[in-house]
Amino acid sequence: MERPELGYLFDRLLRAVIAREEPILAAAGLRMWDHVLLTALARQDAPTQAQLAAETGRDKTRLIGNLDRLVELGLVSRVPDPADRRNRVVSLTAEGRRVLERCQADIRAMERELLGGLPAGERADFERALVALAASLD
Amino acid sequence: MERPELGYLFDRLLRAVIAREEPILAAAGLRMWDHVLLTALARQDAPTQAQLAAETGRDKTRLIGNLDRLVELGLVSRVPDPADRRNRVVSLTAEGRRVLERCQADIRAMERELLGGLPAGERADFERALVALAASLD
DNA sequence: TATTGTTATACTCTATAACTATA
DNA sequence: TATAGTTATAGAGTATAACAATA
Repeated sequence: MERPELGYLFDRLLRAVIAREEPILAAAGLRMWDHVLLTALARQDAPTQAQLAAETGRDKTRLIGNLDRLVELGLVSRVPDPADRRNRVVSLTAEGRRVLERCQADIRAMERELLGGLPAGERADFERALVALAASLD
Repeated sequence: MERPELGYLFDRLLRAVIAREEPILAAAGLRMWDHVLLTALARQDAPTQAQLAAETGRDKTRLIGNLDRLVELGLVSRVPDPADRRNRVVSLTAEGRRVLERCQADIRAMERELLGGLPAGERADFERALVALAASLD
């Protein structure tokens, strides 16, 4: 019994996640890329925009508009590095962290429901395998 | 211990699959959408282009250029339905089926290697969970 | 009139290259 | 000169609406 190709399966699952996640983010005034950036910045400040772009896989030129908006919303600060004023240090504001954490809580709930399609016993195994597989790509 | 979000994990895995699959398809002169269409047509002929578009998630207007090219390559036939000449029946040619099956064999090999990152015992469970989860979305 | 396939248009996202400011 | 950030331009992919043929 042949299963569908991985590309088909991952594509369907990713689309399902995105479809459920976008309304959550929209309720906070965010789009997907905003969420990616906030999540990366929650781990640590970005010493340069180029590094933030590399970390998140965002094009460095498209990053700019996102940051403009996030700064406008008061979720992110972008200040020149005194040591080298070509660089701009990007970091979360307290409000940015609050908004992110609220979104993350809603996303966790959404994910629990999505994975509810799996028998309870298999869910933890599946999640572990998913993380291991993603880690094996590096 | 928190795991990354599902969106992040599925995105990484899908990109990894695409990166490994595109060279395989390119070697056969195909792009990703061509492969999606050939795969759908391998299951059964499409009685109308609109139905093929709906099945594959392709926009019906963008489908046209793909079919033009696949017909040009001799992989697909597109003939008016005598019963209702508004419709065009789309089906695989023998050559189309040959090309598809060669790609599928290479893709299976690529997938085995990709999933090799998982301990052997967990792989079958992971694949089953993946299929079950995708099926639960309908 | 309604539907299939097609074409044309505009909109979004992305990639490339030029520009500025700092070093 | 080299690098970080920015801006401008063009390209690919997509969605929307109008059009032609058939029913």
